[in-house]
Order: sequence, then structure tokens, then C-alpha cells
Amino acid sequence: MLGIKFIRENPDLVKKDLKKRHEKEMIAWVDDLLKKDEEYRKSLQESQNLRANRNKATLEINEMKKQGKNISAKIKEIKELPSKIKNIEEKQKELKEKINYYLMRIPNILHESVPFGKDDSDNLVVREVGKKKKFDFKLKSHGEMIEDLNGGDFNRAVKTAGAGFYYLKGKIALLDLALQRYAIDLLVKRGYTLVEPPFLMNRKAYEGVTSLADFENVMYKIDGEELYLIATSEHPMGAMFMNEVLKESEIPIKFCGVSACFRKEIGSHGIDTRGTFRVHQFSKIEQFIFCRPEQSWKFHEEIQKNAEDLYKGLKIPYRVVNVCTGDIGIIAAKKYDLEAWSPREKKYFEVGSNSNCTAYQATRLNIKYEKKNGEREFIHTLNNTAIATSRALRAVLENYQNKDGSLTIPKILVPYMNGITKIEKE
RNA sequence: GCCGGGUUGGCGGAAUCUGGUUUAACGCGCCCGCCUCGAAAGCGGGUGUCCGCAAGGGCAUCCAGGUUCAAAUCCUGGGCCCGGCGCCA
Repeated sequence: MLGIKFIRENPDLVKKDLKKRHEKEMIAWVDDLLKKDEEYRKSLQESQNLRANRNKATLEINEMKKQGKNISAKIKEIKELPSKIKNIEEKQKELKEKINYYLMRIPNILHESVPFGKDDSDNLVVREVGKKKKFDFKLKSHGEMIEDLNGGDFNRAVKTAGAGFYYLKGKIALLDLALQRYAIDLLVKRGYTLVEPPFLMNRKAYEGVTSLADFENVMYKIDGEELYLIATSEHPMGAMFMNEVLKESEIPIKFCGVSACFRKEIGSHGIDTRGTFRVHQFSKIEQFIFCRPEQSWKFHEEIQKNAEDLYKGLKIPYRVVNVCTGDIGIIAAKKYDLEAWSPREKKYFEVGSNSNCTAYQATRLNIKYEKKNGEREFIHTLNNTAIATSRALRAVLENYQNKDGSLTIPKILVPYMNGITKIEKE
């Protein structure tokens, strides 16, 4: 969320941004928020004065009691103070709740380089990289390939779990792991610390890292417990330092998360029942950075380069898009999507997403860092996919299939495949 | 899951039974200043957060409530940690 102080000081900037995001109703929210904020602070002053009076009287009573004086008159005098305080504070609570309602929903301030637009069709292509191979045969879908290579089972996954789940087997399962190890090794080599986080998270921590809509549309909740299955390791990594103050000397912190990811995908396009592309569970290697505010734009490009280097290494053509104001979501100040080339559909499809969340997540999570002079400031957080196997598998399976139905293993993955260079049709 | 013990600042640790000059004694750490060629020691100040231009004040003893003029302390519910038992990949 944005700091209330920031909104107080820059209401016009906030409104201008909401307009860019096509959030017209929220513009009125800002005025109401500021009004409620002022009322709240006034009420706070009032209740605090009453509390000060009460505290003073309490000390006096104590003193009198020690001297053996009769305190009943004094108690009568301040008798109604507690209820007065209670009344005011109840109103205050309502104001605070409304203020929080707004703060939890008003989105982050956009970076100036974010293109204006309505939806994903207005995303700006930043660059296209890699040579597209020519195929002189009809390409199979990645789902068909997996089945033909005896590398997975979608029907039986429907039986045991439901649509949107998959079994991977044999060499394709190994390929899934190879992709993960490849990404981990590249990131660890570049100074990132490997992290295996909890796959379940409580509500409080979760509210800090995601938008409220996600609780409905994305997250699986454990029945009878305040626990949610993580949608990405970004979430437990982000929440890791909740309510902490980090020393300037310990940041930047660079994490490489590895986890299974669970998503309901309600409200998104159909679930992929013959493949791994849009599914309820997949594995993902994720980059996450905590850093000083002045470093975050530099790191945004750094984690972008990491992701691009992974696809360059795989020799899979991709493009980078700068996600526009209408498609970016409430948390990021700027977001790049990485899209791999689908030779079968002759279009790009999303394989990763790179967000600079600036102080937005850190404000909700209350993560600060302490400067050398003792001052404290909210930290910046960034996250980017390295490899989501469900999507990277599709990219590999389409770009590396051969006319005879076999699959060539990308050279860079061969060491992770126990030397296997090709998966033949069985 | 059951039984018992516990939860106080950056850390150790008093005060809890018997509510009251204890937001926290005592000790350690960290930061700044003085001293010094530099450092240590020593001395002085600081070391959570919120409201306020300031003066000043509020809040903060795991969390949420309650009782009370007053809660670290009493009551209710919940979380977490330690030990024992049980259950179990």
C-alpha cells in the first residue's frame, strides 16, 4: 500500500495515476480518504487528551491512597472518563477501518515509463530476441508431445485431482527438473541465495504480499485453518521479513526461490486439460530482491537480464513487453512480461513477469531498513520469474520437436539430463 | 491431539502470587559526542511507534477482547515456544 503520509502530501499525483489506470471511482476515494484521515487524527488527539487526563488522575489516586486519604470523591470526579474514551475510540476504529479499506485497494504509483493503455493489447513490445526456427511439418501441441513421448498422464490426473493437474513421468519429468536446476545454477552463480520456503502461509502475511482479489480468484485455502497454499514463492519470500528492520549492511538481499505453486485460476482463460500451460499446480524458480529505494530500478533490469539469459541459453525466441497502465495490477510500479515464441500458434505467450513493487509491498508488510545515520525507511521489493516449468516446458516442447515426433534436448540442459540429448517416441 | 511449563526492549533478565511513583530494575549490545595520533577504558547523550509547527502527549510486556479510577500483573478466547505422552509419513 501507499503510505498515508504520501497520499496526504501528494493527492494530485495519486489521482493522476488512478486516471492512467482507468480507476475512475477510486479518484473520489482519495478525497474521502483524506477527509477520514483528518477526522481520524482529530479524534485521535481528542482521545489522547482524555487518556492523558485519566493517567494523571490515576497517579493522583495512587498517591492519595498511599497517604491514606479517601479517594472516593476523586474516583467520582473521573468516573465517566473511561466510557468517554471508549466511545471516541469506537468511532476512531470505524474511521481507521475505512482508511485501511482504501489503503489496501489504492494501487501503487506507476513509473513514468509505463505505457498508457487499456488492456494487454496495449502492452509495449520492448524487444524481440532470438531466431525463429522454420518447421516444415505440422507441430504438435506440448500436451500431445508429452503423451506421445510417454512423459506424462493428464487423464489420470483428472481422475485423482481434477482438471488442471498433471503427472509427469520419465524423461519429461527429468526435463522439468533440469529446467529448474538450470535456472537455480545460473542464479546462484550470480549471487542469489537459494530458498525453499513454506508452501502454506497465514492470512496476515498473505495480505501483505498480494491483492485482496487474489484471495477469491487465485489462492487455495486450507479448510478449517487460516492457511493458504502459496501461488508463488514470491509470497513467502516477500513476507519473510515482515515487521522487521533490516540493517543497511545486509541489503540488497537476493533470493532464488524454488517451490510448487498453486492457483485456482478462477476468472482466467480456460484450464489446460491437455498440457501444462494453464494449470492449478506447477513448479517455479523465482527471483526476489529486497533493496534500498535508489537501487530498485537497477535491480529491475538485473532480474530482467537474468530471465532473458535463461531463454537465450535455451535458444528459445522471446520478446519483452512493458505492461501498460490498464493491465499492470495494483502492486507493481512497473512490470515487464517475458513472452516465449510459440511456433505452433505463431505468437508469443507469457512465461514470466517482472515487477518492481517499490515500497508498496514493504509498506503493507512493514519492512524497513536502517540507514547508517539511524533513520528508518521502507525497503523496496522486486520479483521476477526465472523459470516456471509448466510454461518453459511448453516452450521447449514446441521449439525443439522433430518431424519424427522426437524431442531434442536444448544443449544447455543436457548436463542436467544425465547426458540425454534426445527423447525418442516410445 | 492430550498434559505441564513458558512468552517482558536488539539480547539476557527483574517486577506477575498480593493490580498502583516499573516502560520496564540490574547487566550486555549498538549509535553519537567528549577524551585520544588512533583505539580501548572512562564520562555524557541517544537507541520502538503514532498525533502535533511546537510545547506536549498517546500507545507499546505474544495477539484480540473483558473487569477496574488504574492491568506486565486478574478473567475469556486465540497464536507461538519448550518438555512429556500419543499418533504418523
